[in-house]
Amino acid sequence: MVVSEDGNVRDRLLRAATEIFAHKGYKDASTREICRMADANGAAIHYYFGDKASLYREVFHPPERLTRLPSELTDPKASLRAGLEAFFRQVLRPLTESGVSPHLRLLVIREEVQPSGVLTARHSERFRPNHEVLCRFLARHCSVAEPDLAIDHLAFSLAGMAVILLFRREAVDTLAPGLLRDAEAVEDAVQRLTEYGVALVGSERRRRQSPGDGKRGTRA
Amino acid sequence: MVVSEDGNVRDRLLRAATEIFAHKGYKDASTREICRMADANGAAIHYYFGDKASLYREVFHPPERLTRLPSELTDPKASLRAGLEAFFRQVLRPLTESGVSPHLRLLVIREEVQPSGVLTARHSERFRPNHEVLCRFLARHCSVAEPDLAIDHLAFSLAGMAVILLFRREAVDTLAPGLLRDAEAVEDAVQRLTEYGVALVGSERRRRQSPGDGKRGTRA
DNA sequence: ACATGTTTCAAACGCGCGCTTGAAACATGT
DNA sequence: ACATGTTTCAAGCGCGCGTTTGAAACATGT
Repeated sequence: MVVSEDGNVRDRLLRAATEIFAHKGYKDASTREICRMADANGAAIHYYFGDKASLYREVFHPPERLTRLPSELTDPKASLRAGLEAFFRQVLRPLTESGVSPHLRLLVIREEVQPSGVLTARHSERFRPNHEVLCRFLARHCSVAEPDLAIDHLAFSLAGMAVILLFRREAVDTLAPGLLRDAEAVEDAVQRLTEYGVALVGSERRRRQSPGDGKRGTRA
Repeated sequence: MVVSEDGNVRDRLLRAATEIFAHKGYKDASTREICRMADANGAAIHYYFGDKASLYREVFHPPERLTRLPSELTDPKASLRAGLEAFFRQVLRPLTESGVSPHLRLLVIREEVQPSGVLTARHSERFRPNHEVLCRFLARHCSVAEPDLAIDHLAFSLAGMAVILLFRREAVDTLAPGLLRDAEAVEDAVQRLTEYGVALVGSERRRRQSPGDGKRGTRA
């Protein structure tokens, strides 16, 4: 697959890098492979960006809407179900769409769960609050004032259910071929995940209301 | 950390390789690093095992009890809660214990969700049925005769909740320090995961009993 | 046409990787 | 003491990686 033909070398490099970084991660991606896909000479990365890390940082300039969680999570009027459905649909979107922005979405998620270590603090700040947004959303729907360790864990559980489909695609396709076959199947998965998420939050809510539970696990 | 001092070179290499392969995966582990930890010469791997892949295959000889899911999952008399609790406790065990066998457990789980590609079919067969065991357990407790795509998805969701704690430890410790602080905290996590798992299965069970749901998603 | 600045290119550098080599060090049996 | 087989070692091989280089190709303004 070559993304050449249109655009200048710099843009082609950015597009190819986005796709390859997103699918392989920073370390496993090779500059030679990126140049091959962009139909560019190896020295072009040095000429336009300086080095591999700078290219990565340049790629990692997603428009704000790609780094922020869906508005349903911050809207106090949104229902639990609506928030979770929007969350899972956004996370799984790279599985169905193609083009640059889905790759960028994938890259953002990958950076969040598997930091490359080459981003600047300025960059990192963009997605660090996402965990907090999700936690506050969950706390609100658990009738909890301040997120604690259990809410953190709840957030990781929701994320874990989603990212195993994104980043363990090979294992998923081997053990359950068809689970992510087409857009329709992915939408089914989103619906199931939403249902599961509602059940998880309901469980946590119930766990807190049940008496005789030592209040262990405050944050930090 | 050096594991030398006791045991011959071969054993020290096996121990060091187990630990490093488990924590970094096959590709990211380097034979030089393994030899350094084992206090052995680089040529020792070739002398005792032949090459890196053969060393990995030699390491991947976990006793049967480490590759098989806990007996509660196959026992028809075991409750849903007991099965899930045993499952999560086994998966999270490498987070608290230290020594060779927890590393081996971690390696087995890693191989299952992120196949190295260097195992023989003989080796792979050992853990491939695990997904099926989990699915049959879940199907039983959903009152479903044969696992289908939704049961597959349920299994991945349970696995996802667990493995994000295992293999994204850095992100977890950054965003929620203390969640896996000590054995007590991990046991709390096991209890929460069990509760979440029960809720997930309950949700799937309910989803199936509700009417007017086109029977989409048969396996294969 | 010429000079100037920009972009592209083949070639190679240093590095760490998995792996190999041939000899030195060691152990063992007679 | 000697010969034989086993284990260890420093050195280096080829390879792919990220990166650098200096010049060729191209575009542009006068």
